[in-house]
Amino acid sequence: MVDDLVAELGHLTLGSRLKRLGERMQAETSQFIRAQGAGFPASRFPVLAALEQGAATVGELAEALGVAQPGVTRTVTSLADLGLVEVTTEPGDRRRRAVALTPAGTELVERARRDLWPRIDAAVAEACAGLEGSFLEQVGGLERRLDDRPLDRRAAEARPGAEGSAP
Amino acid sequence: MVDDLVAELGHLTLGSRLKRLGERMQAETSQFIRAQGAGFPASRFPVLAALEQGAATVGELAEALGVAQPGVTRTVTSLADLGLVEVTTEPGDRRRRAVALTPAGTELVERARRDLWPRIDAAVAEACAGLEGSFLEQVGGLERRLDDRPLDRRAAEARPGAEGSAP
DNA sequence: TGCCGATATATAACCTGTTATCGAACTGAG
DNA sequence: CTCAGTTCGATAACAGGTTATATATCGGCA
Repeated sequence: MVDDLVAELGHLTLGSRLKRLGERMQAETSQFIRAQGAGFPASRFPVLAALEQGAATVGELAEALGVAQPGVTRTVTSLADLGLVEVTTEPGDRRRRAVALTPAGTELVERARRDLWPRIDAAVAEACAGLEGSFLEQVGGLERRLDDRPLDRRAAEARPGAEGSAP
Repeated sequence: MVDDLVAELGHLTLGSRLKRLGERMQAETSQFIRAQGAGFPASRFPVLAALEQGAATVGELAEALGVAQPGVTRTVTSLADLGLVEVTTEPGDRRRRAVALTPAGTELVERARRDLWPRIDAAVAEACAGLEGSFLEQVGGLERRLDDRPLDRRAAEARPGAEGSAP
């Protein structure tokens, strides 16, 4: 039996490979933020980040984040259960639901922006830095780097500001 | 509201972005092979390709394909239901289950290798060809190219042999 | 005014990956 | 020989994405 058949199949299985790689990065990031005390996975953050710029409807969030609407509905429901966002029916158009950060949500986003995101950004940037070759080769390179040191370890050890005092 | 917040967040959301991109590529590939008459999604092919080199156990397949064992179990069950593989308990070690292509499975793999895979490989290779810049930029570039012409269209129009008479 | 198509969201079901756990079968130490 | 530990695979439950569909509301037009 071959070592890594999927890699060997090249472009044919790139989709599956990217999906796995993305899942792995999400999991490692969630691992890190859980270790930092947050009680929810990393996938919630994009919605929170979007809302920091002001309230938005479900559809607007889906558009801004580039995901399908049911995904946003699910995330928003979960964040509302945690008390981080508040959902209100818009008075003008009662089909629309406006989503806004609660004070607790705002506080959490501010803290994340200050303490968490820079480290995660730096960790991912570090893992991607200086990858070379074709796209396929860069994907392989990224996989190997994560094998070597996963994102949660990189984030824990990161000195943010070195690279990414990003969003 | 911003256009594409996830892209703007940079490395912070790369995991989610890769996952989405991979899912999209799988879906477009499945779209193409369904149009070509196959009755199952693209995600089954790696297992079939692996089995072309001979029978293997569930664990060996998981190892060779780099996926978790329950995923292989599920795919194998589905392929067995379709009559493409046959699963037998190994006489020596009755924990192990040997998976092998049936004649129908062999025939299908041979046809796919001849008619389908080269076109898919060529389509993906074409979409990835000449991407430039950092990994993040290449991901963005690939997303834009698929927006422009999805894989199923590329595969349908592909002249295999041009680039990829691959595995 | 009343109805009809369009739009916003919710819900359901599916896909394909994951981890955790369990039962069955093997293996080696005593 | 027996029993404890290990390994194999199946199963269950979860994650986060999707599509398809249902429901409610809006807006325009006869």
